[in-house]
Amino acid sequence: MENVNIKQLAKALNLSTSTVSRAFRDSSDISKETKDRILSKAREFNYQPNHYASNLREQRSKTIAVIVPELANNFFSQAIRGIEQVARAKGYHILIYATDDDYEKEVSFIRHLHNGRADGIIMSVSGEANDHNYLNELSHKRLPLVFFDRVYEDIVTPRVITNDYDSSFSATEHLIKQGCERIAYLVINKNLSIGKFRMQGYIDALKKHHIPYNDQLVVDCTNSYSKNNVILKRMLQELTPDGVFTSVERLAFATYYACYDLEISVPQQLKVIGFSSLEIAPLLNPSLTTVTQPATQIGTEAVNLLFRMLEHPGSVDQSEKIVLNSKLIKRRSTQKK
Amino acid sequence: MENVNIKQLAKALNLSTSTVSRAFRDSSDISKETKDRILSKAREFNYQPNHYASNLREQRSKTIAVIVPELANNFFSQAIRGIEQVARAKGYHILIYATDDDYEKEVSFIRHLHNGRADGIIMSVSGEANDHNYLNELSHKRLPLVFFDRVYEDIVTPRVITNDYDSSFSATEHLIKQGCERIAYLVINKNLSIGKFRMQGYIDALKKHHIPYNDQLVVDCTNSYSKNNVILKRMLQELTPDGVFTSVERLAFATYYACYDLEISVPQQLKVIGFSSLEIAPLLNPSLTTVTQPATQIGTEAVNLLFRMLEHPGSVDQSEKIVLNSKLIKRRSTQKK
DNA sequence: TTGTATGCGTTATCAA
DNA sequence: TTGATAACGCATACAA
Repeated sequence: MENVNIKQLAKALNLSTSTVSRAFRDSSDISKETKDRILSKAREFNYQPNHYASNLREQRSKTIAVIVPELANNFFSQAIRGIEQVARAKGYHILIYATDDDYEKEVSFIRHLHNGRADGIIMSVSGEANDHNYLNELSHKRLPLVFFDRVYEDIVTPRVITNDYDSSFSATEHLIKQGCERIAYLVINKNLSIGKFRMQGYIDALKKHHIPYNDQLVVDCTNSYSKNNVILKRMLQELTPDGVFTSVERLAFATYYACYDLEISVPQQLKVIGFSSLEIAPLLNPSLTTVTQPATQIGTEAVNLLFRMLEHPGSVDQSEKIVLNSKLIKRRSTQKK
Repeated sequence: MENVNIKQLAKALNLSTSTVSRAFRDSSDISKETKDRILSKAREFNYQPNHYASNLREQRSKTIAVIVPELANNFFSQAIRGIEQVARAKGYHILIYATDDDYEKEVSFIRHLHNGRADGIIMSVSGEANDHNYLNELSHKRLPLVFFDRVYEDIVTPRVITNDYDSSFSATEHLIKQGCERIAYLVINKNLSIGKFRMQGYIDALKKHHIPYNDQLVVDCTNSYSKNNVILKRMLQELTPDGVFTSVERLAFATYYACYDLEISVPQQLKVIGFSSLEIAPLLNPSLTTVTQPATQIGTEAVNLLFRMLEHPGSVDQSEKIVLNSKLIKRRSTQKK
């Protein structure tokens, strides 16, 4: 029973391949009777139309590529879950690619996707600031692309983001209201759009409350756990901030570890708030005040946007932008003494 | 520059399609000169060989399907990361499917993968105990399948698992040594193999230490956060265990939440240990003692096993079993008073 | 309603 | 070393 194809099925049924083919496509003219006969035989033979042949013929793959910087990350795995749910309901398949924040990989993935493997791409970009022009090749070829969360400002394509500036502003203001005056801002990539917007919210909140901006307190971190530990410990000791605002979940964890090491008590000596999609933030010691993005919803919005582009080309403006709101959830890590 | 195909490229070069095709395949006989000419022109045209045509022709897709019960889960996202890394290095693509622990979806995914979309499947099975015979269709058609972590005992196919029985035994013994005498075991699906093995380790450890087995202390939980909260609170109040061993990460979190609600102090009144891939277990309140599986490595072993099957059919015994060791990491949640 | 014939883009076989 | 041709499995235009 190897490799049943449409020909063998047709022969077994004494029908032509076109009739058999029709049975698997919805509306085509075919009598209910023969259709049932075909489908039942197909089940018996365990026949599945070969996807590659169909795709070649139809020039579309019913497949969406999802490119993210990393997989083992609460935000991205929740977003992917959202994408997967919607895509599956529509009968689409999901290809997953992780760039590890490596620009070269990102370019390579995108280039290779030009071969028809996917009908569209949903991407959260890698951190590196570089020449993004290769992306314009996409719009040339009309391979639809949707950005989510981490985007390139200089590429015009629909995107789903959150109100990063406002959230950052609120988060910083929250720290100030809790009595902080020396607030450090931890960032991984200042140049990336979310880095910039989130930082601007921080700066403006300081200004509003007449706290002088001190660029020493803006700390560049990395993706390496051990390097961050060194950086943060030195920062905490030398700059003695009374509040820390992290632009990325991982840096909140790094701050906790550093505080453990240095025996700095949170929130008494240092208050901590961070962007985070961690579902068990209430279980941390102390429970972590978070700016939480609607990660799953960001995924579903992104994939819905992509489907609109696929189903009604031209109906979606390339500059379309969906902005969702994050939530500031106050917990113990920013509690007043 | 829409849809450049091999024909157009060939015409532009005044060559035949076969020659052009050869330039993209490694070893074929072709002069270095023309090859270079072709490749440079291809770059200029931004030509990528259409994957669907190649796949149709070559009867393989260079694609691996990964089926997991859920995506937003530390264990699975780390395993997928491992799979992705290896697959990418080999030039393979990854299709992702989430079953949400729904057996119907699992069957449907598998059936549809019979159409050539993937060369092989890596799967962690859904929780439901049912007729798994549909899987045998796979071996009929020789679509290679590798199980990881959650497996069906009655299906013969290579698998990568961890030493669940031993880990459970050690975990339970650890609780006993810390002074526990009434140890609850929390499980989501007793019938699934990991449920069974992990439970047997628990039972045997009790026996070794002459603690009577009490089946009331084996608590069936669900995938629903709110239901678990009700179940666990009742259990904690009615059965007053002094130790809890959770077979799944989520249930350790649920136990923490229940203890917060009931103001039961961990580890003083109740010690908690659980299977978990949470990287920030040290940051929990209190830090959580875990049995940690080498999730990423499980992924890489599984995909390597699959590649062996793909590259040297017959070289892998269908009953091949790779067993990796989990680590028991002691933290505050099981500390003696 | 069903069948025939053609082509989707590629690669393998064979001939030149 | 290169070119012509057929075939992979399917879906559609057109004919019956």
